Amino acid sequence: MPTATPEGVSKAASQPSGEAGVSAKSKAFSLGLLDDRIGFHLRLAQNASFKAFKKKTGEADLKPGWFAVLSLIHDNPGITPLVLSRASGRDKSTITPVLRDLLRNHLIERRTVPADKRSYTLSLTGAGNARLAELAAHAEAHDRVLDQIVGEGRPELLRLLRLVTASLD
Amino acid sequence: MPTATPEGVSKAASQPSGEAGVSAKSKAFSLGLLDDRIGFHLRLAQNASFKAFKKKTGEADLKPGWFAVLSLIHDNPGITPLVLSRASGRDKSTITPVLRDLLRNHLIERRTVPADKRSYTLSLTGAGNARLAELAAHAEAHDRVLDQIVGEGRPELLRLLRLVTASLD
DNA sequence: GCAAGATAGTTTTGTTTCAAACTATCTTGC
DNA sequence: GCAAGATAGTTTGAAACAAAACTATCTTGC
Repeated sequence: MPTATPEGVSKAASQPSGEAGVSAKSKAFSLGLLDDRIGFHLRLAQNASFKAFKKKTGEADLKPGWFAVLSLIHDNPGITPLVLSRASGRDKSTITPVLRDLLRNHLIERRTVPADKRSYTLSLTGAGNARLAELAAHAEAHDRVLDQIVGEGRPELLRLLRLVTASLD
Repeated sequence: MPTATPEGVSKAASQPSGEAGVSAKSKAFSLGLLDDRIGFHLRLAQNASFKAFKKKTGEADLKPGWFAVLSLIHDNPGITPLVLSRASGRDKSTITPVLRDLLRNHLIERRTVPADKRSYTLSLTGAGNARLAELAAHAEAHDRVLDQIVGEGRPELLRLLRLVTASLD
């Protein structure tokens, strides 16, 4: 029998708790047990952050998924798709369609590697650099908003997030 | 002209930096500009956390997506689908198939509301409580792993994540 | 009370993602 | 060298999700 038996836990639903008191949104519910879970709040925060970023880039007709890839190619010219997938934290199979998109728009270039015919290296074109600058401006504006929200806590937040990522394989 | 011009930024790719020094994984790349972005690390951490949780529940043939919904219904008996979607941070349209699944498995019950024929209230069945207990055990084990990773930083991390979620609408 | 708009839930469509299967190439053991 | 296994990239299948369109009901203004 597991340690956690929801039946045995007091309802905790009497008053909507766990409110940070910042947003003006009144909530007609209690997060209950969930309110104490790092995993759950990680998802909520990531979700909120991504949605805000997507809204900003969407207005400028830019794909948010392009940003990380373009940025990583910029900072690692000659990177290969597999390394790129690991750097961006996504499965390698999801990189293929992104690269196809970027190639079709002439934002990146492929170069074959004589030493390994299975792979190829990537670099940004002039247009790719320009597009990255555009996206980077949005990303920076977005991160400034986040900075303002977390304030002094920024270094600690970054430290903890990096720690979680690095520790979970 | 945007403030951020990638061309004007020093490569920063000389040495793979931004390593938390915990994982044994050697990385052959630099995160570059991305390494300083809260949004990016939020995504990496959430992704790593969810993947670990999914692996645990997957072994026991449990759907990770069910957990938040069952938990919220448990702590808010009589909650409606729309409120449930807001509480779990997902679009209302994504709740429908989850509830259909849970209903088919007799884990939850619907009850019509005389005051509003469009809506209905939700509550857990006995089997639902049992299944929740099972999932909660996995979630707790997962959060204990996260606790061990973040250590003393746990309250601050939770505070900052809640702050981000609450502030971004 | 009735038309106009708002709201709850569902359906549909499109995007994003992971994971497994597959092909082609590379590496290793012997 | 050559077979056996590893690895890089792609394709395919399935799951999860958001957003818009839709239906049914409710609320509001007058």
